[in-house]
Amino acid sequence: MNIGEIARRAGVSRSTVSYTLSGKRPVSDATRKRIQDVIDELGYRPNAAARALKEGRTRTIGLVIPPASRRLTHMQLGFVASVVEAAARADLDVLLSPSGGDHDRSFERLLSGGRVDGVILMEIRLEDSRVRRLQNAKLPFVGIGHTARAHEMCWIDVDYTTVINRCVHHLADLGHTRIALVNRSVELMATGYGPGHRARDGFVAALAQRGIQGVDLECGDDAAAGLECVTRLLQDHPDVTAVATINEAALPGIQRGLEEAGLAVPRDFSITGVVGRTWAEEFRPPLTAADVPADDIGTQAMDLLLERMVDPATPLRNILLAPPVSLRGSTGPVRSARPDETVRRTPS
Amino acid sequence: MNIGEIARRAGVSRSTVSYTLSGKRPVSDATRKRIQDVIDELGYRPNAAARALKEGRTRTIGLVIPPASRRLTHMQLGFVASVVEAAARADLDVLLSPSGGDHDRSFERLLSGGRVDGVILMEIRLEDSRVRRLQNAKLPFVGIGHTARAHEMCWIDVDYTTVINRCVHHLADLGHTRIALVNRSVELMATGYGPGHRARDGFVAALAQRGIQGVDLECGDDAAAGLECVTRLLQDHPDVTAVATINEAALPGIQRGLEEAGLAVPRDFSITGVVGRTWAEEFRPPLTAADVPADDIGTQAMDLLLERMVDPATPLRNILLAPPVSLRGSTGPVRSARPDETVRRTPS
DNA sequence: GCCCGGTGTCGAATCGATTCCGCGAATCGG
DNA sequence: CCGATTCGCGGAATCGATTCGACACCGGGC
Repeated sequence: MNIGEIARRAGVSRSTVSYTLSGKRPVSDATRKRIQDVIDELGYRPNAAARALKEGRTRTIGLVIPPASRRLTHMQLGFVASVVEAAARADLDVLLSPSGGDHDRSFERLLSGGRVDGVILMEIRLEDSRVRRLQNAKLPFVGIGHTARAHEMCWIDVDYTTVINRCVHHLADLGHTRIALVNRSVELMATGYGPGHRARDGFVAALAQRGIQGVDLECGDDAAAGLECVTRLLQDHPDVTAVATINEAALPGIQRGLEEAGLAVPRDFSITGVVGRTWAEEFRPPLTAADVPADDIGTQAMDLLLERMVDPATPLRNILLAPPVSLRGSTGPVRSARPDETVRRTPS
Repeated sequence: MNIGEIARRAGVSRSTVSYTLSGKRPVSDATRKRIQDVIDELGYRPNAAARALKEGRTRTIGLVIPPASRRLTHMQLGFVASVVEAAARADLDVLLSPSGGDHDRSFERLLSGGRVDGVILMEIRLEDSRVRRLQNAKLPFVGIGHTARAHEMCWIDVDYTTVINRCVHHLADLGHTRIALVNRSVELMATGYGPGHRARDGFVAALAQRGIQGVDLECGDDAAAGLECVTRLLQDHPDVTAVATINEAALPGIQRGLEEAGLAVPRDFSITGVVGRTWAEEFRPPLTAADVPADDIGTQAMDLLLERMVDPATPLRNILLAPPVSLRGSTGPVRSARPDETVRRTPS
């Protein structure tokens, strides 16, 4: 069933059918109605490929997500969900591409052959060759995250430096003088994962500003790793009384590790960090944290992309969000001595 | 840059370029090399829309996921990830469509206009009009989940009836005689969500088989709801000593609720159910549960779909998985009396 | 009565790739 | 040495929709 079939049944030419659909030329009411009736009756929809071929655009965007092997964090899931929703509102389809490296087949397919009109890129590294590939392909794209050269692309990102800095200051205000940063996984850090490195920068800066000491830890993105990480921390650095983290996935493990060590939050130990908004509330006790508005970010990324798709010459905008630390129940004043501190110190 | 450009630069006709690419006709080594060099130099890729138009297929599949508003469970996330990965292996793109109801714009766009060659449908209800729509559209499709009429479509699903049945038997074997089922949300149940209803059937059947009593609860899909649900349960039914659940997302809340009530797992209370494989291990104590191999399911769904895409006349296969209950640490023998049982009974 | 502008419709070119048909040249057997 | 076969390649039609130029028709103004 194609436009010719509709035209034949309505007794008009194909162009007239096309014009009734697009409204780009006037069509008399009588003809329009006749055509519309046939269309409704047969449930005709113009073929997407033919339209894309002629118009030179596909009404589809690409969403590049972390590879399937790596489990998405809640925050990333929030990005995906809101991007998809925002795209649907703009009547755009979303093509998914799980891509880690650069010479990824899936990523190449996305760029080549004009499959998409624009791309949203997630999990960007400080040096990310995909950015160059997208620039060369002359495809409008927007990053959720950004590379080391901020102005080379259009993006929206969380200001991890500032936010972790604030977390540390908050902890320091409460009297904590030994603070750990639970960062993302070794692998992610090794590939130059932006948020991880920026969080570390903010952490180091805040420590210096307050003249206190800290421990900088890398931790896998799951509960088991969090448990192992915090257990090691308590053993190696028994004087640490608080952690800040950007590793959502490790949080349940961190909590469990503290529990197993007999430490109550926030009485004996404080936790804070940066997590997706809904997550902070689910925590017990509710997490004092910088709440990342994942839904907003996805929606805004889509808005930025739409802007560039309409006019690729739009100046490259950058949006940096530094959500304030929302005070909840997971941080408290430091205790001068932990209940069983002497016991713990013995083995070390 | 199109195939004509390549042909001109290589000094051959467009058809010869096409044949070198597809290999459907012999091309002399000299010509092939000349053409290949030009292609490599310019980085040419055939236009997807033009190819789709001519070939009549798009090399793209649609993946219908729950609407963005509803957060995906870990299991569903596993499905999505593995489907995307499997599709990438088969050199297929994945178009995402968040669709709850039937007259969803996003879903309609997927079906109409030949945008996809096949569809994988998630979160299927017992009566699901999307199935009819797909059948009418003559699109190959596979469900992860199935409707009330098992043979009307091709699907792969977890046998929730059997699995929850086994869970209850396992608990009964341990001496539990008052067991609760923590099901999915009221809304989901109201719309006829398959797994929820089938789990309930298995639960009711097992209770009858063992001559014991149970409580059937609906619970929202998040930790807060789980907490609220288990708190209510302990209050209203203080004699319940174990729960079985299909509600992954509520598990952290359930656990927290038990903790707050001073009940240790598995000493005072047993938990079991059906969850994604990786989840069971992350639990503390590790969850005795029927482990759903989410990755396998996604991959197998993709295999089923590929089968139907190659030959739509393939008989409709159904795959029902009933993973055995893996014994871990969250279930144990019932205690004749809970430590503080008399205390708890007083207020009721 | 003729011309002119506007309205509504149609025919045909176009987008980029695939593929059938057929032509010329090289190859082989008799 | 000639005719038949094979091989390599080019020409042209095709997929389904959009859109430009053109044309017929109609009413109004001169």
